[in-house]
Amino acid sequence: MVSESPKRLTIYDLARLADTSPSTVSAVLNGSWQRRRISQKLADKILSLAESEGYSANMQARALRRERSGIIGMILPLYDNRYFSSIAQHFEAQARQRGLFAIVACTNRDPAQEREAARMMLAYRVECLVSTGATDPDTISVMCDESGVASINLDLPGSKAPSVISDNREGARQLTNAILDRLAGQAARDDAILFIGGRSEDHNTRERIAGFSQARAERGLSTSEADILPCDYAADKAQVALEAYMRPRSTLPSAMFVNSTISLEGVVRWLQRGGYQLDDMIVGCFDWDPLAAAFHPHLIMARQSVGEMIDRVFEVIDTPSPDARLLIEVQPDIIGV
Amino acid sequence: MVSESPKRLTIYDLARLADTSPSTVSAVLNGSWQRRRISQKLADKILSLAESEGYSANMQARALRRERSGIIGMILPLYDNRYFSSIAQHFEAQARQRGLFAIVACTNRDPAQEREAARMMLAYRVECLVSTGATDPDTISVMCDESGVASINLDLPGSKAPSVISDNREGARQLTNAILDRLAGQAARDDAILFIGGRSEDHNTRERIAGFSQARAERGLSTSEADILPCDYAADKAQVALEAYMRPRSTLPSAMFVNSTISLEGVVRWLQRGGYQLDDMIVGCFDWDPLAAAFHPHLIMARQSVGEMIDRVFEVIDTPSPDARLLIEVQPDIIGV
DNA sequence: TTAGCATGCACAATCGGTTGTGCATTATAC
DNA sequence: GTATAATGCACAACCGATTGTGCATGCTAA
Repeated sequence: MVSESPKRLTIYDLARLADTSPSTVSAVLNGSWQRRRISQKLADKILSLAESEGYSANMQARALRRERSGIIGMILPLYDNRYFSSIAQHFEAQARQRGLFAIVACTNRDPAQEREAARMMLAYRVECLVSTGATDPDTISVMCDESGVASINLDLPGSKAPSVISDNREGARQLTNAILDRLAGQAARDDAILFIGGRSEDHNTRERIAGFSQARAERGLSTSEADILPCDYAADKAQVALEAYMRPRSTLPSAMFVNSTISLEGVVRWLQRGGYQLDDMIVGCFDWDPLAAAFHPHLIMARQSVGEMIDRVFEVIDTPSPDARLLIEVQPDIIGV
Repeated sequence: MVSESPKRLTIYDLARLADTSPSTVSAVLNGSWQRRRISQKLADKILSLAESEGYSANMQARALRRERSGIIGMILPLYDNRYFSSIAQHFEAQARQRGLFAIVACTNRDPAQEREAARMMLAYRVECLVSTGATDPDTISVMCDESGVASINLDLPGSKAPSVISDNREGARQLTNAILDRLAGQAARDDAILFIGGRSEDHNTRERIAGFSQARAERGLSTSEADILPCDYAADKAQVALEAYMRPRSTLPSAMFVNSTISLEGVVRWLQRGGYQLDDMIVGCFDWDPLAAAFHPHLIMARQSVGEMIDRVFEVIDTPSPDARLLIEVQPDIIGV
């Protein structure tokens, strides 16, 4: 890092150039000059000088004095996925719109990395921290509380800060219904559906399983434990789990509920190896990927409403609720029916 | 934003608690205490106090005084794509490893947003700025130069700062070769290949077209201008361009060179509408997407070596080159052959 | 016994803004 | 022509760290 800065311009430099005081320059540049009764003439002079000299305020100094960093933070399991990257993108856009600077850190679904990232963000004095899909959101909330910083959970709920999540149960119910509708339209061998992917420990997976079972129950179908495979979020895990599931069986399930695009990747790989095609089954996927949709128009997908979720997050930030357990659920859209 | 901070702990508080001076506390906490001959005993006392009280240094104050923010910035066209999101993820991991805090901003391939993001990052006194896939990298470089901040171009080259990019020409040549090899193995109708996607203005697309033509020329094949459709990066654009291309024709091209996964999405959508399958052609795609790979094992893809590119970026940061026009090209991998 | 050095720490200036306060000067009121 | 108010700006303290410098005290050596 070769920062042999040719000394950046400060308000002191501008004050000298404009033959005025630093405090006046500061007031003019941060917009408080009318309140401080600086003359229009002097303000113009300072502004044009700042412009021509390429002045840029030192945000660290400003943050220090104002005790407001202007930074808002987010921790994210990973970028490399359409859902999470879309979250990051919307978050950044909304933050910018509010004059906030967004900082996002990936924490790989690792509680230690989550804490470490939160610690760094708090050290940089973020004004608010959003923990997305955190494995341990409550610890983050406590850390934020101790620093007097607001925190919000996104995607996975916590009990110590407001949470904005998808309505996983209802989404899963609708996705399952869509699968069952299509099954009913075809002469299917049976109406068993294999549920695969996700973590049995996480709230979303549990809710989705509940919605899945509920949709079946509403049609008088029971759900067997053996048909539920929450084998974690990873393509390989899904591939291995499916392999094991299929070993004693000779025919493909009629349908599958795949609990994430990453699990879908494993499922598709397994199918390819066995010479099967995705079209040999009816497949619903909880999560959305545009390339998958293009490749496979019959694939039913629950697309989480990322834009709306981020909007809700900022609403909570703007008008903080006294209720730390506030839970906001956003409906996903069912695509491909 | 409700930052009614219950006053965070400072070195002054710790000094009072430890019955010592702020400068001593500072030295102990930032590791310079041995050099300043602080006794082990006092250091231990301060450290355990800081730990138990949950002290966290104010990075704005540190940055102000040290004139080093500890922040490194990156601008990115968008997150929502496997290539760019992977870049962000590797960048962040490498930055963290060096004790730097990474800040990434999306600029939507818009020069104005690129400048604005760069301005903000410079205001936050980033120590270095990486412009990824910037439409106007040289302006960013100039802005950084004026602030005495190092800048580096990634993915698309610039002329005023070192650049790390894929070897697009060679990658395209290899990808085209792989397509031609497969064409040779089949009784293809002809050996024309449709090149679709990308921007004719951008360096990468031009290089890829050059590599494409070169591979063909090496086999004695000429390339017709009509078979090159740089219709921009967007699924819809590719779909529309393909539609127009096919209108006067009755048969699919034997093969396609698709210049990004986003263009691939448009191509696949057009094929679906026409009742075609991707397997009806031989398809090579410059870029990689794991879901696409899973869905379509015969798809040939050039996967850019993101990890290696980021490594090169940090090498340039660590040992700055006197040559602002330094161009480092990294070989992509050809997948699916 | 005292000069000389090492040890252990505190002081105060500083980074670049922000903001409460105060003081001239001019304008208005009576 | 004087009292009062408005105008226009400068001063200085402060945010929380970092760091050059200096001063006691204790120890060693002559």
